[in-house]
Amino acid sequence: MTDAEYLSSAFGRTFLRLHRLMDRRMADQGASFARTKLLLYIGHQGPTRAADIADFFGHAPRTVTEAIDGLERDGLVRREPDKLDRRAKRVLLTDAGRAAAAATEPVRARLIAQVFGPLSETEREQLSAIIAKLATAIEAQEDAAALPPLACR
Amino acid sequence: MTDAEYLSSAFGRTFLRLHRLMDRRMADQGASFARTKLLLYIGHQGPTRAADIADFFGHAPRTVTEAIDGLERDGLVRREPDKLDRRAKRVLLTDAGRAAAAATEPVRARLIAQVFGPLSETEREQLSAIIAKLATAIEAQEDAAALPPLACR
DNA sequence: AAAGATTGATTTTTCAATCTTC
DNA sequence: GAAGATTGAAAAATCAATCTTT
Repeated sequence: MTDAEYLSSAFGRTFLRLHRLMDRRMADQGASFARTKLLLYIGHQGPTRAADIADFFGHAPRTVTEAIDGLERDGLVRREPDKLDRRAKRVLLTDAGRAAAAATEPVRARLIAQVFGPLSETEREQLSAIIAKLATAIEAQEDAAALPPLACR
Repeated sequence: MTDAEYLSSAFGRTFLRLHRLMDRRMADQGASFARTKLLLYIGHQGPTRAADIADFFGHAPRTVTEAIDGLERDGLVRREPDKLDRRAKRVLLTDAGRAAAAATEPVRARLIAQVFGPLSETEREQLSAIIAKLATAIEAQEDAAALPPLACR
C-alpha cells in the first residue's frame, strides 16, 4: 500500500502514537513533551518572544500564550518586557525551568534515538527529503487557500 | 541534517501543519478533519463500536466518546444498542451524516492527493517502509514502558 | 495598516476513575 | 477479572476578535 490515502493515514497515526508515547514518558519526569520542547527552545535561544516560538513550532498565537501561561503558573518561565519594543515580551527560564529541562531532556533524547535510531543513514536521508517535499506541497496549498477561488478571479 | 533530533522535529512540524491545513479547508465545508475521518470510517464500516474506532485511529477511549458526542449533538451520527452484547453500542450515520461526509470527502481526497501526489512512486514506497519501521520501534518502546524498570526485575 | 501579545469560545486529545455487562 | 462505554479534570491545539505599540 503506497497510495496517498494510505500514506496520509499511516503518517497521522504514527505521529499521534509517537506523540502520546513521548508525552507519557516525559510527564513521568515532570514536564510533558510539549512543555519540554518549549523549555529546551527557550533555554537554547535565551529570552524569546512569543511570536518567534509560534514561528519555530508552527503554532497559532493562542497556543503559545496558553503554553507560556502554564509554564509560568508552575514557575518554570518568567515574562519580562522587551526593552527595545514595548509591544513585545521576552520569555525566559527560571532556575526551576532549567532544572525541569535538565530532568526531561535525556528522556526525550533517548526516546527519539530509540525511535529514529533504527533507520539506516540512507533511510534518514530519504525521510528528510520526503518531508521537505511534503512541506513544499503543504506550503503551496496554504498559499492557494489564501487566494480567492478560481471562479472569483 | 538527517539526525534523529532533526527528523523528529521536522516530522512533528510537518504533521501539525498538514493537520491544520486539512482542518481549515474542511471546516469550510461543514465538518473538520477529525470529524470527516470519523464519518468516513463509520460510513465504510457500517454500525461501529467505539472500541473499534479507538483501535483503528489509535485514540484513547475518551477521545472517541467525545468525538461521537460532538457528531451526535450535530445530528450526524446516532448511537444504537448492540443486540448481541449489551455492554456495547453501535454508532451509525444519519442522513445528515452521510450528506456531510459526501460534502467533505472530495475536499479531503483532493488535498491529500495534492500533498502526497508530488512524491514519486519510489518515494512513496520509501515513506511507507520508513513509517512501518518507526511504528515497530514505537511499539517496542510502548511495550518496554509496560514493564517495570530494569532495577526492579 | 501591520506586528506582538492576549482573551473568549471551541475542538481534539490525554489520563485516571467509574459503571455495567461479559 | 476483563471488556465496552462513559465521566471528570486537564492539556494542547484551533479560529476569530481585541488591545497596545510600531
